[in-house]
Amino acid sequence: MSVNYNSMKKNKIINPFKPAKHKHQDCLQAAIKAAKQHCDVLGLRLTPLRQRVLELVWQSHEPVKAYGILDELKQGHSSSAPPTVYRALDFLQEQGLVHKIESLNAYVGCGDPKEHHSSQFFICHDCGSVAELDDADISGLIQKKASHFGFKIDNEMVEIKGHCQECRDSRK
Amino acid sequence: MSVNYNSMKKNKIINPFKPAKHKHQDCLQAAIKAAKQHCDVLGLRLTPLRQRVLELVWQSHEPVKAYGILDELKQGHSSSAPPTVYRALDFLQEQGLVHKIESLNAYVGCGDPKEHHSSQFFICHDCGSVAELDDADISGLIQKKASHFGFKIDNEMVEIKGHCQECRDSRK
DNA sequence: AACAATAATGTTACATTATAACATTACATA
DNA sequence: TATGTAATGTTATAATGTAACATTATTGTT
Repeated sequence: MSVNYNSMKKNKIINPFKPAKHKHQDCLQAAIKAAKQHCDVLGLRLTPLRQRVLELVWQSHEPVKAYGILDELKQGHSSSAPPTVYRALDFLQEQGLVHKIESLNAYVGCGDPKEHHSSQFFICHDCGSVAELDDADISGLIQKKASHFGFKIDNEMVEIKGHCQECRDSRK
Repeated sequence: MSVNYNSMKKNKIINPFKPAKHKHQDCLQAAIKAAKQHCDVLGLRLTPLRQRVLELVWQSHEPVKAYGILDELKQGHSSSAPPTVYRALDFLQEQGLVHKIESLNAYVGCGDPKEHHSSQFFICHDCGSVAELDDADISGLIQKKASHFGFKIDNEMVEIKGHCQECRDSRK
């Protein structure tokens, strides 16, 4: 019996649900640090503007709207306009530092920019928080199913809505 | 060894990729017929406006934009405005006759309104066509993974972009 | 240091997608 | 036929996103 080594990919928890009370300052700092390092290594410029937008995206684990970012950005940077935000978000998305949640038209930070990975998002209807997986089983199964009808995948979007453990517990 | 009968759900192809040349009139007619029957059974009103919007969504297997529908609707129904279209789409979506592709802000017809089902959409970047599965394996795996961290799913959005068999063949 | 080329940001305008709110008309049924 | 409800009409505006061109900052080269 053979083992398919190609399929021996890891299932990762990119970003788990965090307790309502956690030291979020640490999440933010870790994200900025990772972003700086990522850009450093690749010779990319995490300009003050881009960093500020990234910080605003990371103000919580809830997806943030572009125009929400714009409102906050304006407070310290009066020349901001929609393109200011969308360009920064484009850059951050290209670098895997931010993902767009298509079903919400909103953006979340990603703590693992180093490598391209699959993403599965779980969005809690109660607290609004998002968890992100890079689950090779899910991604692999979808690819397998696609291959059955000759479909070659470029990009997978998986956005799951429901209720996280903590919110379910607190409703009892 | 036990068998989990709960998981014995069927994997369905709700809407496969169709050959570029197929008798699309048949798809359209079947969809309208199914919609009429669906509404009949439930005592819902598939008004001329709603039926017309459904027909416009079914003009092809490519997702259609709301304002595209509006433009076409106006040609035979000059009083149409955005709410005209969005209301009809809301009704059709509630009945499972139409799905929204979130990543495209566009709408596709569904040939299987009878029961609520999971949906996995496969969108070809070349021809623009969409295929829809109701795959219990994918849906089940996602639910299983979610249960590992206590997440209770309300709704799954799976939208896969890539290249369909026919388009891949014709590019060789 | 001066220059040119490129990247990033500023600025204005507008395109696209969607909804709120209230008026009117059509339909179901008592 | 009256009456309540559902559907549609109508106007206005909110929310999301992009095009196009000007200006400024940065990088790499003489």
